[in-house]
Amino acid sequence: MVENIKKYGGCPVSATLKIIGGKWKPLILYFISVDVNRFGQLQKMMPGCSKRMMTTQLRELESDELVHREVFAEVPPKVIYTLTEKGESLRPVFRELSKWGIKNILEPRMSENQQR
Amino acid sequence: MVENIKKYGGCPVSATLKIIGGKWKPLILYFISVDVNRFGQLQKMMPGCSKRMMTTQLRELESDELVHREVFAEVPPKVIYTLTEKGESLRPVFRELSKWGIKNILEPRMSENQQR
DNA sequence: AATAATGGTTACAAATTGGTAACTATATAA
DNA sequence: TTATATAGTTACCAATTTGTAACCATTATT
Repeated sequence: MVENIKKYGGCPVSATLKIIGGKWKPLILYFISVDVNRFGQLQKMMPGCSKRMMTTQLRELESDELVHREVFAEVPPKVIYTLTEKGESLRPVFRELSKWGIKNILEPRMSENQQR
Repeated sequence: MVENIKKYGGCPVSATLKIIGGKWKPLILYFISVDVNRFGQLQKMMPGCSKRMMTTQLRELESDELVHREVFAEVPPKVIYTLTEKGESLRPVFRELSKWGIKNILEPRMSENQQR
């Protein structure tokens, strides 16, 4: 990997994490991928994420071209978020992250609690 | 994935990112994996990472059981860091993160610069 | 004329993270 | 006796991130 760092002038893993590592980004990307695609719907699914956070995370995902934002000229406003191709291409990455997390964090956490 | 979130009480992707997402953690894990395993050596490889940061990141990796810290009773002090099995098991995760980062961030960044 | 619905924006405060530089310990070598 | 090497720790300050709550625009409905 050192060759990659030299070749490209940076660590590819850190570069990816910088883009997808926002506090709510994985969850937002996931929900959009299953067609929870409106601002208000996303908020209902993630009550811990404030309106302000939701907007900034979505704007960053948009400027990194992982999601597309489509505004309809209606009142009350209607906005729909969809994954771009670049966003879709994260699937295998998320699959690995998810597999590892279930096995090494969530499952152990569960069996801990079952002990008592 | 919503089933996983409900089943395990949390998002497995976010859980993993919380552990490996520290500013210097991917790089530290990588260098340890190729036997750059002493504190001072790691510092030389990562001049942008302050001593203080290096210690806190290493301590967190240790408490998350991704690295093992072995202290030798010598003067001057000698400490060697190695990957645990849990740390090793991140390889496929990092492979995907790296592949995606090269293709979608580093390569585009390079060809941009070549244009002029 | 007031209210609801949607998707925000803005100002301010609080919390978290990170940088800098000085300090520590101790055996060995000069 | 003083300097060197290694692996830190600590205090203090600056920067970044995040939360809270109030505000906005517009059309349709009551």
